[in-house]
Amino acid sequence: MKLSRTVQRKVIVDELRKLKCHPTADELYEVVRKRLPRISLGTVYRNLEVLSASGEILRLGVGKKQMCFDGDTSRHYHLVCRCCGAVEDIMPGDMGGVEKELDSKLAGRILEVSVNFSGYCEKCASLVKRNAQLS
Amino acid sequence: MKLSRTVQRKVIVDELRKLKCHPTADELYEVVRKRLPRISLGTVYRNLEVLSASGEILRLGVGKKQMCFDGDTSRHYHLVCRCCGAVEDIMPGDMGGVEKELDSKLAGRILEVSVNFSGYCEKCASLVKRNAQLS
DNA sequence: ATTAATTTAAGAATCATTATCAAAACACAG
DNA sequence: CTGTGTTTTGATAATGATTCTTAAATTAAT
Repeated sequence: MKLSRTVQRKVIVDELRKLKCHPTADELYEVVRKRLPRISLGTVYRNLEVLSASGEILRLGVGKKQMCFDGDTSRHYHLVCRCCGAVEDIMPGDMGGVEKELDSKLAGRILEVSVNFSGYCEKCASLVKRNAQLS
Repeated sequence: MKLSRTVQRKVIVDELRKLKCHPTADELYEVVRKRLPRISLGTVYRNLEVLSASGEILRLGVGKKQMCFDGDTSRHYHLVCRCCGAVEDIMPGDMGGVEKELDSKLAGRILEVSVNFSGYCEKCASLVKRNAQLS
């Protein structure tokens, strides 16, 4: 699928870049509507989707629609795969001195149990690498 | 509101602790249903809510129902406030050598733009601290 | 300009989550 | 234990964010 350059798409990116906050789709919709009063909310959603897929903008959060839970409240982290959505545990031992530095830099404001990373799980990371070599 | 110890609540915690994955509410519902066939999905949701509020279990993700977006794709991080939901930028400069260490530990699998922390924003952190002193 | 592919607007549909409410389970004082 | 007030449950309805559908409009590539 080729990406066309439409007025709507351009305004959406443009307004999102201008904002210093991290708006939800409908918040951005309200902003964009000032320039394009006839744009629909669906168009905003559709474009945020393709734009984040292509890397032009960021989508924050775990990337899954559903919330998920963990019964293990001991100190550990999570890597949420951007590709397949898998949630992988990262144990403190895997992280060297990162924790101590985070603690000192953010002065205890980080909840020990809820640091979430987003990236690729091992399986998808190798898939991505393989695809990169092919193209 | 006092927390009663109900069979349902105990089984929910118990099964969640036994699972090594990070289930969604309905996935956990299916597991719990094997022990309590008459439990309702609403009960699972309600309990996951109060249990994560009391710290007995973890709720993964940004904690907001809505997805949010960022037009700035430069390398930076986000702190999502567990208390008010505010999303705060954390710039690489604020983090000392943390990034380099993360890069080496996770071998480039972390997407540079999407590391999300969860904790308290400055405002809520001071509120929490104040409340702690009062009690 | 012609034509094929993509995108749009509007609204309907989906589906995760939350709210409602009467009945059941629980806590606790006596 | 037993009554009484509180909390929780199950069933279901309601909500609300997101996705889907469709015909018409726009865009890209001849």
